[in-house]
This record gives sequence, C-alpha cells and structure tokens, in this order.
Amino acid sequence: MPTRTFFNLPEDKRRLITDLAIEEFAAHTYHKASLSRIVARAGIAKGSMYQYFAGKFDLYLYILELGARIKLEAIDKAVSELGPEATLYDRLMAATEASLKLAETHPRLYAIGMNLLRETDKKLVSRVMERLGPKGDNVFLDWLQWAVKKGDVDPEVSPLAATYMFSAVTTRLGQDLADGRLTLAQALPLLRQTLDILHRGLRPRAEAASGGAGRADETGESDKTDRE
Amino acid sequence: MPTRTFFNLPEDKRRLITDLAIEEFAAHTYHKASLSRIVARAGIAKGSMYQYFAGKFDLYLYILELGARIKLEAIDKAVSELGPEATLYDRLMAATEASLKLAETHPRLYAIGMNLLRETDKKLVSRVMERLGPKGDNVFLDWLQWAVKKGDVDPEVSPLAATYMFSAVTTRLGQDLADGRLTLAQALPLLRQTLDILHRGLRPRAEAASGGAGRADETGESDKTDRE
DNA sequence: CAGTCATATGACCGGTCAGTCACACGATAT
DNA sequence: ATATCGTGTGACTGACCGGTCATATGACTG
Repeated sequence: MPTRTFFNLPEDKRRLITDLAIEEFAAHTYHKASLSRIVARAGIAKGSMYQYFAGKFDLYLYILELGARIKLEAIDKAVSELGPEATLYDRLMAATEASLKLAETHPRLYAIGMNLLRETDKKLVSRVMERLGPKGDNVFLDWLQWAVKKGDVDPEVSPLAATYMFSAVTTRLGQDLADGRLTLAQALPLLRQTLDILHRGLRPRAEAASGGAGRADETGESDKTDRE
Repeated sequence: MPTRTFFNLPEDKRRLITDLAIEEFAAHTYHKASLSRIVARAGIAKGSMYQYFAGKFDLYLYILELGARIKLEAIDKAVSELGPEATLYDRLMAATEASLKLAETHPRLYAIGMNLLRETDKKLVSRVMERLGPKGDNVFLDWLQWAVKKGDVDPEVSPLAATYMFSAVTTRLGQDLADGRLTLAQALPLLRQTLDILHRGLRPRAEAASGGAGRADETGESDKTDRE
C-alpha cells in the first residue's frame, strides 16, 4: 500500500499520479509498464515515487485495488436491486451487464483488469491474487445449484460445463470490449442471446415440451427479445 | 523468412536454433523473449542470428508458421476422416479435439499460439496476421447455417451468439490447457459436455420434447482460435 | 539561532535488450 | 597468389529499465 507521504500529498498531485499510473498500466502489461515514463509525464523525480510506493508492484496493487472495489460495488448494487424471486438468468444478466458496463464508465481500469487476465507471469499473478483475494466466480455454481433444486435446470447437465461456458463467454466479452473489438451496444445483446442459448441448453427436457420454460428468460429487461 | 544461409546450415544446428527459439517464445511473450538468451543457449554469436534471420520478428514469424502448418494439417485430417453425414456436433467435436490434442503433442508450439492470443501489442498482432493469413474462422458459421437448413438447429437462435459461445469456450479450453490449469483428460469431457449444452440450446423447440438428438458425439469439433 | 523532520531530487548503478560492424576464416575461382 | 564469397564472431552502441542514495529545501520547534 502507498505510504503516508502519498496520502499527505495535495489532492491534485495525488490524482495526477494515480491517473497517469492508471493510464500506464492500462496501456501496457505489468512488465512493460514503466515507472520512468510515469514520473516523466507527471513531472516529478523518480525518487519521489519511492517515497509514495514501495516499488512498482506496490503501485500496481494500489491501482488494481481501486478497480476491484469499483467493480464489486457495481455488481453488488445491480444484484441487490433485483427482487428476491429473480431467476438464475435475471441474476446472471444483471451481474454481468453491470460488470461489462464498467468498460464504458471506467475504460482504463477495465483494461487493467483485462491485462491482468492476460498476464503470463504466473508468479506475478499469484502475488496479486494473494492480496486481492477472492474471485466472485463460484457464485455462478451456487446460483446454479439453487436453480437445479428449484427445478429450473436439468440435473443431468454438468454444472461444471455450464459454469465453464458462462465464464468463458463473459470473460471473452470483457476482453473484446476492452480491446475495442465490440462496443457495449454489441456486447449486451450478445450476452442476452448467449444466456438465452444457455437457458435453453440447461432447462429440463420435460419442461421444454411445454411452451414456456416457466420462469424467466428475460433478464430484467422488459423489452422485446432481440433477434438479430 | 529465414535467409538462404539458415537453410544451408547443417541439420543439427538448424534444429538446435529452431528448438531453442520455440522454447523461448513458448516461455515468454514476444517482447520478453530474448534473442540474446537464445544465442547464449545455442552457443552461437549474436551476429550469426542476423545472418539467419532479418531480426527478432522474422524469427518469430518463422516459428509461428511452423505451428500454424501443423495445426491446420491436424484439423484437416480429423475433419476429412469424418463421414459425409457427420452432424454439426460431430464436426465441431472432431476439429476442436484435434486442435486441443496438439497441446499434448506439441506443447511448446501450442503455448506460442496461446501467447499470441494474449498479446497486447496490437501493432505486432496485426503485423503477424498480415502475413499469417486467414484464421479458419467462419467455418463454424458455414456449418451452422447448413445445420439450420437441415432442421437440426432452431432458426430463431442467433447464429452469431452461437458462434461466439463456441469460440469463447474453445479458446478458453486452449488457454487452460496451455497454462496447465486443465489436462487433456479434463478438457475433452468438458468440451463434450459443453457441446452437449450448446446442442440442447440450439435445437428446435419441437424436437426438444423427443428424447433424441442425444449424444452422438464422441469426438469432434472444429475450429481453432478464432481471433480476428 | 540551531536542530529536526518530512519531503523532493536526479545522477547514478547494475542490468537487459535488439541490433551493428569491423574483422577473421576457409574454400573456391582467377 | 590474389581476390571474392559465404560464413562466423563478439565487442560495442544506444536505449531503457527499476531502484538507490547523497544531497537539498523548507517548515516547524526550542
């Protein structure tokens, strides 16, 4: 974590350093990101940086924590706004949508997260995970098992495979968004259609015959189904 | 491409250089991979490397081309061994399985491909794509549309979303394999279950009532990374 | 006034890198 | 024997890196 000195800094300077660091880590992976470049752009001495942070990794962690906090807050907020009878797909859609929207509201922080995902230095990644804690990942599995009990999901289907699919798709959506291969306006319908396929793929066979799949496929949106 | 000098080299030496380069690019991303390290390990002078290749990028391309050729051959072979009445899922399973198996038979070349997928330097990636040409990519879409016509796939479902899911899952499987988070013995069942969910998610609603469709799969899949 | 403390500085260190170049060597041709 | 050619070499260049440290500044204390 940053030193006391850093927090004693005038707001402006602290912001400047933080912003430039975010830009740097968004534009480059950890090892290619350069402290020298940050201090040069900030117009401060290299040594000053070492009065504020223990080193490159410390600065990196500080920035990552900023991003992680924002992301968790956004997801928590979106999910908690759902009614208690929201279905599995409502929840998945709400949580993922909130997460993907960050690519527009906080593009650089979002890119930093995606860069971490691409990181090849395993030691670095584990050092990060050590201090950043849990990945809200098994949440899906919990929700899924709960949906199986409710009879919304075919117990025959491998929950692991379902989780894997969901995770693969949402991660990929995030990367494509961060890299500009998709816009949010493209990603959200894609997410909805994807969840729709997953929904059809998971529901019990018996239920499929009846028209409706019962609860919920609409994911919190009241608008039309979007076919494309 | 390599110089004539490189191809005039005694087989042993050429192999040594090639192998060490493969190791280097498998262990590090392009920018972190080091020519200096390669020549040191090979016991040759730095200058010699520049007699064989125009530079780092040239060497990289040469290695990538080796890997691409092997991959295409493996997939072509697997798909061509299928009967003409093989279903969409047979084909997808056969092609993807063949592709994933390369993670075991050519682990380092496989890792290099995965590293390229993670590359953050867009300019580098586009320079590579420029010369590596097409990614057997829209094959999925072609097969999918053919399956729709046959009535195996619900025409209501977004083919783009289906393609996206398939691509996201197979790419992720490849990465997890390359990084050792999954073994082939874990990845193949996961692939089959995933395709099964996709199958259920795509088939026409009417058909869903009947038991059928089922798991005729056992192999198969297709397509490789579809990065664009 | 002197002393102390938090803060700021940038030259400097040891390291790594891709790429270059003047030179060396041996074989073949003239 | 002289010239040319293909090949090999490794010291060197210039650039950049993260991190250190002796030194400077200025505010506050006594």
